[in-house]
Amino acid sequence: MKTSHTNSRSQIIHETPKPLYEQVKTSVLDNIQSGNWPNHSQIPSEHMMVRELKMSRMTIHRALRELTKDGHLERIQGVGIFVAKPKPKTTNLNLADIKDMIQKRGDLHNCDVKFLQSEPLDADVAKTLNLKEGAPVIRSYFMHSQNSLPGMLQDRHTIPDLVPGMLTHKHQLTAIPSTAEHHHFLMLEQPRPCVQIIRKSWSGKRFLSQAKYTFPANRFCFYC
Amino acid sequence: MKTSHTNSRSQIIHETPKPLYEQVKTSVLDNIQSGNWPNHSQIPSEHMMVRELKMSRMTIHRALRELTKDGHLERIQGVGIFVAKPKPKTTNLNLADIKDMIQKRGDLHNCDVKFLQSEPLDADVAKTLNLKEGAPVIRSYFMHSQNSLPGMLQDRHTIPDLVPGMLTHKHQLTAIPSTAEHHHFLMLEQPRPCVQIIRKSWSGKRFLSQAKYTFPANRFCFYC
DNA sequence: GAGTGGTCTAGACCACATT
DNA sequence: ATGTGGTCTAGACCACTCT
Repeated sequence: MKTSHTNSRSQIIHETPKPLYEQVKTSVLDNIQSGNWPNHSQIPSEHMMVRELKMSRMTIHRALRELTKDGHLERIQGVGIFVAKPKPKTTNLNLADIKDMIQKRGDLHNCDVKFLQSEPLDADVAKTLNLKEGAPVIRSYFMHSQNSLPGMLQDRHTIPDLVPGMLTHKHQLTAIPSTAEHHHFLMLEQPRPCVQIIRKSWSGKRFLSQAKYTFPANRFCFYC
Repeated sequence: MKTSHTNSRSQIIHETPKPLYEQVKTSVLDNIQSGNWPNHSQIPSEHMMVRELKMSRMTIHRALRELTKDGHLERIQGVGIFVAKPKPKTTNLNLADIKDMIQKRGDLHNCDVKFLQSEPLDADVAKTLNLKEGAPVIRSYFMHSQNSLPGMLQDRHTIPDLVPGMLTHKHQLTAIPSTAEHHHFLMLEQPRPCVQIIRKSWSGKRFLSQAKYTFPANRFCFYC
């Protein structure tokens, strides 16, 4: 590989400040936004785009990979690339260390185990995790307190399995109305809106656990 | 490039399911966590790692680029790569790119100006900002939509002043019950818990603006 | 077997910063 | 001038899915 790889596109790069992979990304987003590529539809394969756009596969691949990480596309090895779920909501925040928030609440931290038991997986969680309903899971229910005031409820479902390396997590943040359960465990005297963070953990493609963290808004506030 | 690129590492790949760039990532993270590479210190350059680890630069580059996006490293072109700043304080979320969230909602974004006027600063905002009540401020009220469905309400108070450089922001995230105003502007048919982000902006010690962003939880979800 | 995405290589040119 | 990161190429092999 001694010959130069420079070609006419090098000049295009210079004329347009945006890198090629960024141009590919916006092009793909345009196709999605305009409805040209409908939701859940399959989009041209990487090799196809390589031929069509006359770019290197690494360039195409990077563009599509980043769009996937941002939730716009879904890639299935051996099958193809699809426009991601109907974007019901979405806007990605970079909550890099939610882990710290959850663990490191060290100062005045107190933790009560409300219950900890093996139980069959309920239909709701089973569906969201694409697992069999009724499979045995470990359900743990913790109440975290600060100054003896309940501040966070943790409801976790864990698949009882050996844990290999390289965990990955997905977080989802929303607001919910408080439920009777919250009123009881968090000692709420009246309904309160709560911030809820759902954290799903995976080891490779194997689901490991889901945890719901619930914070009553009147007792908690997140500073960024 | 007719010769095969297969080398001994191909077998390593087979033996260890983890891709090379993932191995590099964990290796780098190990060095950071162990204190081997202290905060703000410069780490070996990409070319150095290429030589040391005998991998392609693209592989090294991908690992470091992803670590940068995740906030573990900081890269400066022409200078080098550095261990990123120490972790934020407990209970602080790192909403690094709330700005992006607010601006970048480019996909299907639409913005209606509900009103935009100068008005005297009300007591509530004045107190939280330590400003004089009744001072003239510009009040703007925007409704941001996706697919013609209202998804975010923005209520901003801006001090009418020249804007020098070096903006700083503070964000605060909580959950609130919806108000009659929300029902009207966001076209909510029933009370919904909402995620609310309050963003305060300063120029040095001079307050510039406060904006409240309100998202009905049933239409919005934050993925992290 | 054909097609797909996942990864990797060994180069290359560029913009940028420091010396 | 040297070294750095940012991008890009033109191939390659692999694991996977589908027919």
